[in-house]
Amino acid sequence: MKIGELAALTGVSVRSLRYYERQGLIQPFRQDNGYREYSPLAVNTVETIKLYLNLGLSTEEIAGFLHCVLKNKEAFCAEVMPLYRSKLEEIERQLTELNQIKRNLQDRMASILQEQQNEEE
Amino acid sequence: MKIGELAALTGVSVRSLRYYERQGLIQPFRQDNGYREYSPLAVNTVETIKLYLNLGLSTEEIAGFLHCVLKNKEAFCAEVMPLYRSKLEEIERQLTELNQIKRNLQDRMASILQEQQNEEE
DNA sequence: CTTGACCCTGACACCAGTGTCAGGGTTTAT
DNA sequence: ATAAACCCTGACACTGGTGTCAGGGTCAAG
Repeated sequence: MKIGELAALTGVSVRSLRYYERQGLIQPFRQDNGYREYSPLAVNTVETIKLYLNLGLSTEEIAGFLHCVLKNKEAFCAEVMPLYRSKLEEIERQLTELNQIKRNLQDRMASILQEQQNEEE
Repeated sequence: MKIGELAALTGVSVRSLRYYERQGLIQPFRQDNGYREYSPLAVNTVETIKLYLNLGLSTEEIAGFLHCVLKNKEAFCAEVMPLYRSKLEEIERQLTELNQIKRNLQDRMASILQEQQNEEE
């Protein structure tokens, strides 16, 4: 199938499909006229890419193990667990940071409301 | 004082001080030779900017109320509360998203470990 | 044969604050 | 007077996936 069809089937823009190719995530054949020709399996590949992108992995990280998980179960791919672990740590860090900011914001808002009430009295 | 001194006193790079100026956050005088001349109060201004940047506000947002909070208590500046509210909502959204990713990651990791244990048996 | 719908590549824009370099002036201390 | 340490402006890079435009081929239906 051509790139437009794949885009329609997966909900991924043509632009992004070409980007994934440049990042080494998917390698369509080329027709004589230069058009990309995708196998029907490409739908699955793209869905898999979407899944990992939604997990917060970068295309570069995904490129490191995609060929493996497309052929085997995830548990079989040694590259995956360390990546998940470090990504989880990163998320934890971000959560900690966001929670600090949140608490800080809430404290400041509470102070302001407090002062405004004092003002009204 | 000159820009290098202010940078040393506040821990903010010279580059960033010039950026803050361009964003309208601070307006030093200029000496005849073109050098920026900062009042001693600029230290306080920069510390205040740092505080709001750490709350996740952008320089553009800070520019909207900085002149007010430098003269008055925060509670007096009407611009602040709405900004805090929307920033808090944004943080909540990010927290929700990160927590979803975190849960998703943990589930996948658990599945992998499970399968690997089954394998060993 | 023409029109419209596709396809191709390459390139700029975005977010936002910071680093860094180029190219050039000023000041200060030796 | 010379060198070191500052200062100035302007500009590019970075992050990373996506939108979008320019400029140009291809193909299918009328």
